[in-house]
Amino acid sequence: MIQDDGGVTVSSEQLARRGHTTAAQVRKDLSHFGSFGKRGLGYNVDELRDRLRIILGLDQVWRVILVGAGRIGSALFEYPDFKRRGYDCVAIVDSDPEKIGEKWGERVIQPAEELESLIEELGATLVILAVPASAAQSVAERSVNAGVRGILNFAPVQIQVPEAIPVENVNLVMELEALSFQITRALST
Amino acid sequence: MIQDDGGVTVSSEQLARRGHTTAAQVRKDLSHFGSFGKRGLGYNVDELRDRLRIILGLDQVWRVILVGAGRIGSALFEYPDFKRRGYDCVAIVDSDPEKIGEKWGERVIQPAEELESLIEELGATLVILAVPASAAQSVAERSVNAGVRGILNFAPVQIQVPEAIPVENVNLVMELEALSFQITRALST
DNA sequence: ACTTTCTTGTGAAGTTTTTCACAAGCGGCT
DNA sequence: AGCCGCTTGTGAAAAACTTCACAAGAAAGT
Repeated sequence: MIQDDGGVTVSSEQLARRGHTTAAQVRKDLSHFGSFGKRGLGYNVDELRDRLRIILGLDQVWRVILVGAGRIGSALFEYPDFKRRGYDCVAIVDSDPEKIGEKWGERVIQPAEELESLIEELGATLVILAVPASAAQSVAERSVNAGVRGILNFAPVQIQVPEAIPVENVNLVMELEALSFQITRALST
Repeated sequence: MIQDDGGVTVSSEQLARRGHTTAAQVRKDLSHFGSFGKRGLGYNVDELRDRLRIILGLDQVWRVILVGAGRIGSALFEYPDFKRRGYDCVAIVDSDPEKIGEKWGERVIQPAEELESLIEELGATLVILAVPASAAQSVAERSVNAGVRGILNFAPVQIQVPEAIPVENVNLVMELEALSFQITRALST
């Protein structure tokens, strides 16, 4: 676990326990991106971290636009890990005239009509949709047309975008429903 | 799509398009819980909804305790769909003495030490962890010991609980990393 | 140098999930 | 009634994923 060169290592077994999976699984996954473990020793933690950063595309800053300055938007914006992990919120937009002009930290909330021009001018790659379900599809389409590459969707609706644009959905109610389903199933078996 | 008895139906094909999956998949999934479609016609929407409610265990109210009255907790608490979909937040607890006693709607924030007794007294089945990563494991263990059946975890850490207790993780940064991974991979292929 | 103890990387085997494909059933039309 | 256009439910085939198992390499002790 401690190499004589001072490097700390970790085995697939240890990673598996932490990640709630199996050692074989960890090795298969990692080997898919090259072989950087040492037999009899494990993986050098520093090297592993660096490699994963590159594999995950975290060796760059992602410019993000937050659409929707409600409670969810605010919770995200204040989330300390957000900036630290390489995500830079380059703009906030909202459709509520009351909110436009309001300052969140360094950022001023901008009108929703500016979405496309902001994406283009600021070179934003990701959009966070923290808007009501009714607005989500249209904002998604506008964002994709303006050149966004991925969408994090908090609206409780399935949005339709081209195959090539990845969408991650975060939906509180669906997560709760997944729990209630699992609990209910466990009871009836 | 419209039956002569007034019932509206939907085909596996239509469901698939909306749900971003395939018709065969929809039929397999549904047939797993019995066969309630009509050949040549599809699924009766009302019946489908009722069946799904039962399958998902939504034909009851789930009593939920919110642990952590920070920004995420507040965003969840105010989420309109929360109560409407059958989740009743029966208590809010926090460890910050400043917050204890504060009122959110009808609920008064209670001290974290009360967690176990609240779970037992109120018969809570689910716990939402909206606490810092450092506190998550301990709160999870206490909740499970007090009889909670499932956990929705917003803390950016993998919590360890008995196999029988389902855990759903919601982690903003991981969702963003999933996006950045997909975008990065798409570029290198 | 040899042995022991670890641990990786990976084919092969095993398992699960997804897709295919089609008989069988339903409703409407003639 | 008979035919036609649809759509389900489901075995069987295919694909994807996971686990097994082990040769080969690495360090540490003797």
